[in-house]
Amino acid sequence: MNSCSYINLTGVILVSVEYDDLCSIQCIHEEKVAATAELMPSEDTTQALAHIFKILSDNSRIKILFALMHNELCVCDLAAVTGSSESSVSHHLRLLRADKLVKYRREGKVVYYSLADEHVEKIFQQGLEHVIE
Amino acid sequence: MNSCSYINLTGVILVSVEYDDLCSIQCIHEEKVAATAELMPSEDTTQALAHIFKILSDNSRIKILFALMHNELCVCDLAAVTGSSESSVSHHLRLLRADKLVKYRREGKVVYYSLADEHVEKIFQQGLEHVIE
DNA sequence: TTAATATATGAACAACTGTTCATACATTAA
DNA sequence: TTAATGTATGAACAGTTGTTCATATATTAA
Repeated sequence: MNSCSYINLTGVILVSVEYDDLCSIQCIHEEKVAATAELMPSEDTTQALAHIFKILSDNSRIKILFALMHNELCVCDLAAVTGSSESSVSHHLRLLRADKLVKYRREGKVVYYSLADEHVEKIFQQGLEHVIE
Repeated sequence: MNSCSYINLTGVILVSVEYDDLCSIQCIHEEKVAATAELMPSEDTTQALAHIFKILSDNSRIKILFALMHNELCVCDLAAVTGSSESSVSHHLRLLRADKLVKYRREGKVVYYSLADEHVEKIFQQGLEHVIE
């Protein structure tokens, strides 16, 4: 029994598999795999990236963010523009707030939302470039 | 009974709600909502964007794409680098292929995958800038 | 042909997600 | 205070998704 593991720059073990036959069964290109493993970002980084894309992966949230590119809008306005219920919009805004994609200010009973920064617009731009092909 | 709808540039009805009281109950800022609705992208566009971000919203697929930034790798290599099963990697690659995020070439029994273009790297760059804050 | 191996794929299942509904909270006006 | 209204949130439910396992396909070697 031999074991074969690849460790990246952060010390996180990316792969740890035991082979019966000197690490050489199967089609693995050992040198390329080892070199690639060294260049991989940490697990935390890939998870953070996956998380932010998950937040952006819903049609209702995409619409909310597009709407906020031009105007500061309240929950009621966002529901009207996006064609969702106010409850649904509010739930989505909670996620967007948690990831600091939007900011808000309260004025009496009304809460106005706006984009936190220009990151969303840049990410959308890149996403659209791929979609358009 | 009055009805109040907003139509955007593509002709898609974004909102179509009936009010009992001349469109003026609730907190909606009519002018801002109408102006915003005009500037909204089409439903097809928002759905396409949501779809591409959904593809990028999984940690295993993020790892696969990062691995392919440096080297052309086969399914077996990708399984080793990402710490997933070959079956799981193959399922993910199918999705990535369907959206033209990766391309591949067969050499005998081995199929080598690589990034289709530089879009993924640019999107990741923007995503990371938000994550880093 | 048969055997071996790399990859692909369908089914099944657990885990997750978005919406709705009901309800709670917050603010203002009466 | 009470009523009205804008927003937030918990529970529930249907729909979706990622993984595993079994199996199929494709290519090469014998």
